[in-house]
Amino acid sequence: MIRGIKGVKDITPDQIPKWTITERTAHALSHAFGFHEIRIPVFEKTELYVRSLGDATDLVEKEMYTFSDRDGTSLTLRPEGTAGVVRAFIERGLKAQPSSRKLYYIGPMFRHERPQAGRFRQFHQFGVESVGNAHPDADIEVITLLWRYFSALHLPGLVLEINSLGESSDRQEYIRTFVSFLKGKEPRLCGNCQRRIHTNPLRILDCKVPLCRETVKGAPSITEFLSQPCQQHFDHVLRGLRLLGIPYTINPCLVRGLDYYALTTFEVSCSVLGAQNAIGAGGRYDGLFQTLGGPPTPAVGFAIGLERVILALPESALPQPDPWVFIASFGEKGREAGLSLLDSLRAEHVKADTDYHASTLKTLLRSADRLGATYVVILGDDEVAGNRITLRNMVTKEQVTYPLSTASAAIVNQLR
RNA sequence: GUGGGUGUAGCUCAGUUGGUUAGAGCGCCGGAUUGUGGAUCCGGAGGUCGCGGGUUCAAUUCCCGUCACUCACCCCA
Repeated sequence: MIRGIKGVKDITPDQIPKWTITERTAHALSHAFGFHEIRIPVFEKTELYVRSLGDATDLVEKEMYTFSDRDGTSLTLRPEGTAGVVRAFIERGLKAQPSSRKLYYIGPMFRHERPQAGRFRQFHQFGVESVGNAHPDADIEVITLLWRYFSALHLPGLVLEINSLGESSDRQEYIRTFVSFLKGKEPRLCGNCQRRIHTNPLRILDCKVPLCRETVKGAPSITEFLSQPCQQHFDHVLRGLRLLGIPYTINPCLVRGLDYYALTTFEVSCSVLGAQNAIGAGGRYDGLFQTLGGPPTPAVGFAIGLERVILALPESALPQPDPWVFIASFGEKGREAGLSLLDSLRAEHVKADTDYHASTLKTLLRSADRLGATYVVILGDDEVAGNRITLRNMVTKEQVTYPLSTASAAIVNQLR
């Protein structure tokens, strides 16, 4: 037997209701907030991700699905969505279209990691990118959409953490101070962090190794290094969140794993998820456009892991399935009449189905019950002879009869 | 990449101190006389006991290896 790939899951029909509601809610709320869908390729030139994510990040160093095209070009399955959206934005001149500055996407991402609860090699993200607006109101809008999305799905145990990384000049000064603070303390850091001092010092801040947490305790906070405009930007965002009643916690150690972030960063975690509890995260990335050869363009966005949303999704978030009709037709004449009734209901886009295997009323009804039919049309030779059908409500067991000739219209009416 | 746990029916799991035809519940299929589902009762199908090797008269059981799944670390959504 050929098996599927490790960490790559099938989404079977029984799970589809959960996916449908999470995706529908993403589309509906994005539209409500004035965002427009964009569909970008699932693979790009490797260089795009290396340049935008940073070559010292774990994602680029060891988690990308990279392969050679026939001409030798290195290609990579997208590990996240922002880089591709920014590339498309620059390449397609979307700046010229006012309706294309607030974008969202839903689709699969690929990372070569060891799978565990809430982590897969192919997973799905819903993300938004608000491009071209440096005003903190844009940050507020994006965070609000993130929070309202989770609220709409009734996800339990959520915490929003927020931080400001400052502009790159602030950050560089902070990093210098932080690194000199760490000088001499190297033995009191984990091996990973000793390496990070040179590659990515900020990540030491949110290292979970107890030794590192202890060592970093007395370190200066990045908040003290924010320039006046950065501080105002951050304060404006926080004020907006309070105004909208969105609860947050400031976490000065919150550092994103990707290089392109600056200023506002945020992360929502969910307590019911287990070890991989980050369910959505994002921030501002004003420098990325230039990194990718575009004009200076401010932008802010987030990405949500849909598998994690679905893990946390309560049953109560699932909508009632649409009512539908099972056609229980039997006998030679009955089957014939059933066939055409089935077809006319379907032509009206009413869900109608039957079981060709069952041939007696008893087995037909049992089949209808197991399939969860709301109504059953009983249509045997007797009904055909009397030019009528019986419509049975499977919950109340009430039965009413309609003339066969107008049955389709009557049923359509009943279901709507 | 590192560590732990688990591999027996479609699913959830028993089990054998090594011994004949390996079990249960759920699910599935069928039946309980005439054209009315869910409950109950009865019956049925379905298993190379993950794979390979070793020890043994005999291995699903003990040993070794391997693969898969899973949880956790790292990191991330």
